[in-house]
Amino acid sequence: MRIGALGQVTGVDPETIRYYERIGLLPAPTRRANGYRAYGPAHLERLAFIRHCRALDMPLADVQRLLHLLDHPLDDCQDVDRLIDTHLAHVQGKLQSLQALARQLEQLRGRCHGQHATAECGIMHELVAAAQGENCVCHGSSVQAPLKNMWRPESQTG
Amino acid sequence: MRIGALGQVTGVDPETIRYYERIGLLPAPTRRANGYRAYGPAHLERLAFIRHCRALDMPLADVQRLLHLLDHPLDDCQDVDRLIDTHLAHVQGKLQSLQALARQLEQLRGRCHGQHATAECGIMHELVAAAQGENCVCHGSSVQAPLKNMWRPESQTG
DNA sequence: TAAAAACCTTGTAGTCACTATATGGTCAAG
DNA sequence: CTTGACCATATAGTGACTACAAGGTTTTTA
Repeated sequence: MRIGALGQVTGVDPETIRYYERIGLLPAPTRRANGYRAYGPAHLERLAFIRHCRALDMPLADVQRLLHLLDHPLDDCQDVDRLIDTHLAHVQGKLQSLQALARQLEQLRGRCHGQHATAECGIMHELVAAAQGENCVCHGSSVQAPLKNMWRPESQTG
Repeated sequence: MRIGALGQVTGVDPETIRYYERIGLLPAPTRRANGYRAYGPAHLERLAFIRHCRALDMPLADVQRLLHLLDHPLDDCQDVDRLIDTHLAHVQGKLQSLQALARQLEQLRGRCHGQHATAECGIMHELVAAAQGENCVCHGSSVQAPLKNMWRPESQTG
């Protein structure tokens, strides 16, 4: 099958398939007389595997490692477990921070109702407050340094 | 103050500050005789504002728009509201899909306990199942196309 | 006073996983 | 014979940095 068909079957853009080949994730297939790539079932299987891992948001480096383990099925599967554990921890961490972020944005959004000039907008005031080093609805205090007299010519930092 | 001090106060890497200047997010400061950048309070304020928006995971393009609104405080703040709303919706969408992803990975992880060869690993079997077009613990069926006879020489696609 | 460390400058390339564009060859249908 | 869909390559762009190279300056230390 040609690259377009493979792309349709797997749901992977042909450009992306070529990209996978370029970075060594998918083995280069044989070519026809006209130079077109000719894929077989092995390629389809491998690409579907890659696509599934990507759907699970695994980085391509991890996918590469899993493919290697697939090619060497006698190795200990602890490597697989560790990889999935690490990835899961990563995803969970991201989830936590995203939840906190959503809460912050919701609070921020609640600062403004109706229409008025930007100068009176609660959201803007809130965002600017952070630049002043005050406590904001979002973060405790993002700028802790004393903003006293760091404007002197040079080098007397205290 | 010099770029290092500004970076320390705001918690932004000097390389990043120069990057912000390059892309027009932070105005270019005056230079000293030796060519060093000399920042004033206005720069600090602006950079802290940027940093705060970035902490809220806003894209720099959005930050740019907010900065423009800051510079034109008489504009209607509806633009601010819309921007925050859009961003919040984006974050909430990402949150949803990340939650689904975490669930999927947890299920996948549960497929393997103890150590054995990769060939017997439940995780690997699960991942490979997707490549076979079967229903997996993660997705309904990621490959729906009939995998019958698409291996014929060429172009008779049915 | 000299050397070393820390800082600054510019420019360029690398990251990740694509995505888009340019330019041209191949093939089937009308 | 032309239109359109498909394929090929190479290159550059995305976002938001990060790292490096190769040099100049300032501060600290011995």
